[in-house]
Amino acid sequence: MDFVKELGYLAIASRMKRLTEHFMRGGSQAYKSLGIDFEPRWFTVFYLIYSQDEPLSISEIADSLKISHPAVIQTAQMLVKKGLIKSFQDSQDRRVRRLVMTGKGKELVNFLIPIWSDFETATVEVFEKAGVDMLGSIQRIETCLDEEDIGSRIINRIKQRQYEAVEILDYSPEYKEHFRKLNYEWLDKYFRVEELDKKILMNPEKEIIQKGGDVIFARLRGEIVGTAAILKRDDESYEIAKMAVSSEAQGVQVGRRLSEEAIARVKQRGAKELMLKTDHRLRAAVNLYRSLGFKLAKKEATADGKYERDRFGIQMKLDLT
Amino acid sequence: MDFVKELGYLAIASRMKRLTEHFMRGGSQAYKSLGIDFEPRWFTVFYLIYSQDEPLSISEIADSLKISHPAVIQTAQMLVKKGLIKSFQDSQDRRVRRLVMTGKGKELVNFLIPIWSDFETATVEVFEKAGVDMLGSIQRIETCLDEEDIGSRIINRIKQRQYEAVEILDYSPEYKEHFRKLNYEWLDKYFRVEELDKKILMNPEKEIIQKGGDVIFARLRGEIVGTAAILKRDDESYEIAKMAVSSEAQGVQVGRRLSEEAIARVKQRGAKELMLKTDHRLRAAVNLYRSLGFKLAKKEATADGKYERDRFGIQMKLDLT
DNA sequence: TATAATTGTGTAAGTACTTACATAAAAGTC
DNA sequence: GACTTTTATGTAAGTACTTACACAATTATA
Repeated sequence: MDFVKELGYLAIASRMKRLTEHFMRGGSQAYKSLGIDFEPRWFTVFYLIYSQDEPLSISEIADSLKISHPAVIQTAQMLVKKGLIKSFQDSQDRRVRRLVMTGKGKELVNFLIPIWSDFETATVEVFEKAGVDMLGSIQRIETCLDEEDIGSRIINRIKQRQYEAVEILDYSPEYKEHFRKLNYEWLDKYFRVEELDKKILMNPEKEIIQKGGDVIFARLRGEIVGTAAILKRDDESYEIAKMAVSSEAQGVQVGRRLSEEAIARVKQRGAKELMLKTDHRLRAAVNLYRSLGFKLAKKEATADGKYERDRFGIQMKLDLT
Repeated sequence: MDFVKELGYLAIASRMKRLTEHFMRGGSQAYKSLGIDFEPRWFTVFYLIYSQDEPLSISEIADSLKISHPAVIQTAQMLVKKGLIKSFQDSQDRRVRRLVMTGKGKELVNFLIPIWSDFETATVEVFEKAGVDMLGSIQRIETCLDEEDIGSRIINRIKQRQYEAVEILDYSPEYKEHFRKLNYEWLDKYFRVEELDKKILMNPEKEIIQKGGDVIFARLRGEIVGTAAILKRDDESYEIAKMAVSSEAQGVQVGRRLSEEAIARVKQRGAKELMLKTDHRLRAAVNLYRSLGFKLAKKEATADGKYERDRFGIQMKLDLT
């Protein structure tokens, strides 16, 4: 029974790791059977030092092999201990230490060259028998991953899925209490509920919708978890305000979904610009707005009065023209 | 500059390792971006425990994942520390400890299942874009390696090359001194040169060839490094004797090449059996003869007299019929 | 039914990496 | 020319494995 095999692509990395371990172990066995005190893991560092005409520094080796410099230092230490390489201080730059082959090292390379060729032939034989163009495959995979690494590919997929799980609802009196509660929760956490807040949050119909604005809600798996208001400033200018996402639904794209919906709605109404007020300390929010195209704007008074928290806040603006 | 890339198949294992590291790191990043305290390396153990109905023991997990049992113990320790699994002593067998999910663990699995699906989809996407059937490729490579692992493939190639580097030479008076010297060296090392040895080694023409036997030599890169005598016992029976390989050329298939040549020559002369005398302590030699088909034989007197060292020696026989 | 062999787990030590931090030298900048 | 920044190396600690060994419980065997 082989569970890693059963898991297919879910555990493909583990399976690839197992395979590379098999190759490393095989190399190690081969050296041992010949009575040679050498390990496959030293090969890249050792052979790079050998193949270069000029003595290489630690960091040059690390860069060429795309490994960390402590890894090079540690391998080099081992190779020095085995008498295969030695190091000397660079004459120009007293920080750098250059690595070169010793006589014993060169002798070993000459002895190993035909053996390395056997390593290569045996490896190629396996891939050929399996009908796998491993070199080409890895090359193409690396090219793909150069475009976008697997980490951000996964993260983007997760975000996409989260985004799609959010439903946008139009204003309806039955959600009125959610509008108030979500905003109170948020204000209590970061600022305080001011009189102007109370007035608006208690009467969204009168204070927002009847003034040409809008209120929207976000539903996630049946629960209302976020809300946002669109305030009309004039025919060409709107403001996003009273955006609140419940603490349990932070970081699952609810804010993004609400903001994009707000942008879409004001665009449809022929707005030329959309602005909002926030705070430097709300990093996640500012990053979200920036990623949507909002730019930091010079502070100006808003259409609907003044809040105490605005004194230290910032304003951002999205140009819709 | 990427030296590992430049090396092609010589460093394919390093390159595959780098790729799997990229995948592991990507997974780790994804968990971190979601604020989940979980590592891709725990996945196989964790998911195996989850997916099995019956609680699994340490060694069952190790077997299923084809990793060492301490690896399982260490991962399990971590998972216990994180509160995701717990262990209890088996009621039947007091040696075994069984691992099961905790409530927290099950909760995490439910949360992670859609995320793992994103992992899988992102991975498959990369392979598809690269046009690589990675699962099939690895499967076929593993099948190949099940037949013969990469270690023995490499070792066999090396031996084959060494074997082919050995040249067999017919007897010629100019090599007579090599016959003596190689055998003296060998006898001095393991036994002592007896009177009968001296007689034969000084006069191979008279003592071996004129009696219907043969003497052959092995040349490696221009140097005579080995020799063997074929003694005629009767028309159907021959003996390999006075086989010696210089200490510098041990383990490079010279003995095998000489033995195979001897077998071929006596076969051609219509021999029904070929025997030889050796010693249990000469492990490498005994293994070589065994691999060529020689079987341990009941001790009997030989055609050409007695040596002191025979008292504790063994005899082996190859049936040529 | 003793005794030997096998099995399951645990521990220690080693390896080959990593990240994080420290420090000295060099290079850039005002 | 005095600073800040960058670069090169080194060190420490952590991780995820491995092999080797120890030991107790179980199973096989004489």
